[in-house]
Amino acid sequence: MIVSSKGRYALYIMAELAKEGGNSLRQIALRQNLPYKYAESIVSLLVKAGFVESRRGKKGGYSLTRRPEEYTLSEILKKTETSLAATECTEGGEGCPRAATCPTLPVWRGLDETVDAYLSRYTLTDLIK
Amino acid sequence: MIVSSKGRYALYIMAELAKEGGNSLRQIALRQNLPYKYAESIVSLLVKAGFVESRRGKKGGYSLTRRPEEYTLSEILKKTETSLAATECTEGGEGCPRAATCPTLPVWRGLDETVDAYLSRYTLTDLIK
DNA sequence: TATAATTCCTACGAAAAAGATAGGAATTAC
DNA sequence: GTAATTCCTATCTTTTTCGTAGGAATTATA
Repeated sequence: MIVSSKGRYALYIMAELAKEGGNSLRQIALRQNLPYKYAESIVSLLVKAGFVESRRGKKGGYSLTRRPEEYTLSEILKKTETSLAATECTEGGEGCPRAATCPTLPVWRGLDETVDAYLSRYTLTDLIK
Repeated sequence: MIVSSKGRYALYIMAELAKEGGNSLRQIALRQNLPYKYAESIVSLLVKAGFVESRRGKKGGYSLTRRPEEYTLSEILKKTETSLAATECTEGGEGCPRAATCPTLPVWRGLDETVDAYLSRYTLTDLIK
């Protein structure tokens, strides 16, 4: 699974915010039929990433910090998914002992690039028209 | 994660078989440093898929049923991974209630196609040269 | 000033998937 | 008969996914 529910819900939330209207998370979760508390944890990632800004208190809510066409799906998913890497081999960190000679490693790197290129071709506006 | 250790190990095993030589799984697991019992469960998938044939008993082992250039990585991974689908949305089965109007569904279908096309460009011979 | 609606924060929990391990039966070369 | 192999079924551990729970802090407004 490349994209889990966390990333998919993030896109639903971002798309709702792109539409303007009642932007309290409660309303968004109701409209999109998302578990509210789960949605809260996801939107906090979006705030931390700087994709969204919040206004607290009554009449508070969330809003985008850029225009919808300025968000690619790739960057949203990168900040919300645990990992978009094709394999463990291309996640940063450990550094496989086979790396120097492994014949599959270049394949995985190429796959990562292919997925990223594909997801970079779509923006939020593609989700709201 | 698109490709888990199960699929990666399957490729290592297939690549070893493509090389000719001592083709008992014990030897392959040793050479590739794979957990032997786990490798057994993987090779059984390869046999069931018809990619590999087995000879039992002493001096037994496994061998490919086609030439290496006739296996794409895509088809090997499809038979060994639990799922190559980009999201739950494009795995067969349930049928999401949003499907008819969901703006992201076409994106996931396209992602599946992109990944499949990429993995179909490589064959076993790309792993052994 | 009280109230209601919101965001924010931390911790916990249940279910599924990933990544194996265990034990032994069946087959076959020598 | 023995050793090396494939084959079969069941079990187990760890990690990740997908949430839930409870409440504190903030703010508009009546």
